[in-house]
Amino acid sequence: MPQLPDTSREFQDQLLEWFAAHQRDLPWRRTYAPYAVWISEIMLQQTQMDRAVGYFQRWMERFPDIASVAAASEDEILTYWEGLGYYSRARNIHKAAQTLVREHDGVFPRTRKALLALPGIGPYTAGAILSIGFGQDEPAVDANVERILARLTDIDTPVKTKPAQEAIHTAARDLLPPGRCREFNQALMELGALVCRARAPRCPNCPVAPFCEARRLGITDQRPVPGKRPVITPLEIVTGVLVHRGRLFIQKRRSDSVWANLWEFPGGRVEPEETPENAVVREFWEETEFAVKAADKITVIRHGYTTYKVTLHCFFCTLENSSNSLPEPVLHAAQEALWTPPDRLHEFAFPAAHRKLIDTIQRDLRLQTLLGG
DNA sequence: GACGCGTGGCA
DNA sequence: TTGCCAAGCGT
Repeated sequence: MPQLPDTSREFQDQLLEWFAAHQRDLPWRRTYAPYAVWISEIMLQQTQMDRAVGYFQRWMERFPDIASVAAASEDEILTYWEGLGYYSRARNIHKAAQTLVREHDGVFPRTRKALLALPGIGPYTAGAILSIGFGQDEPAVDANVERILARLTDIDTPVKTKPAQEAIHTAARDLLPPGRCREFNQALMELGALVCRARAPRCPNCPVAPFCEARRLGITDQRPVPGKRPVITPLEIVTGVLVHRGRLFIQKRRSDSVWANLWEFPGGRVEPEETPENAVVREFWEETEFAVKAADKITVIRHGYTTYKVTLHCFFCTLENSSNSLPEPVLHAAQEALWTPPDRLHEFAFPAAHRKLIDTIQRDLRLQTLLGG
């Protein structure tokens, strides 16, 4: 292992000088208020920076402080998260805000232990709030920092294994410049995003290249050593937009499933030997006890989530037995349901594929026909 | 420690 | 089109 601590002062100065010159102008780098740091850090988990910026700005306009989050409904919180994915992040922000109001006078605690007790705040986010928000001398090790340190010190075991993690966390703590950790931790992550990238690293532009062991050995592209990749499973799914008396039927997903507490159109898997049309009729009956017929195919949407790649067949549906009223479902797959006018669909948070479907049908003349007839 | 949890960009 | 990713956390 190279002796990083011996040269750490020079390393810190080079990195901090680079950060001062090259850091991006981001909305959460204005005041470093702990609340803004928190929201930005949660949004940035597993999310590309460019995507998070717009969400952050809309969020801050509607929820300027912890109290406004705590007072809002979870449904509204989720609409501000719609499209970002990993929705437990939003649900945990809501829960944590309520805990902060109830137990911490509505402000963030300043200790790692107290932060880790809040839902959605793990080791990385706690370190980020302490260092970036409060200016404390705490490490904040994310995938960028892991990658940089795996290259700098040539870690030859998969980064997620215990020995690699121990080496990384030791190095991260040893490198911290007292009093300058707010800038230093951000500088490491910024370096990972702009220079020491996972693919196509820009070593000639790197301010700390002289310290890099993987660079010296010419094996930068072999570090970090990746872990195993999960198998991606193809899925055939159907969903049905049931239209009756000018309204659309939507249901709220259960809280223990993927897309927990988001709204959706009913649907499910196409079984072997089953047509998509038959599947949507069967799924409607199983989930709502509505007898429907598949009226018209709207579109096919392809999208991925976690370890699945989905082909989603989308249909307009109508009730088999016409009724003058809006019938009540018997729910078997959802916690709640309602009939909404199409112009109020924006008030509910949908998974991305269903939001794409909504965008399609709102530009679809057949919907106007169904609503008019 | 492994897995579940979303989404869109990019080569 | 496909196969990686991108500032993790909870269980």
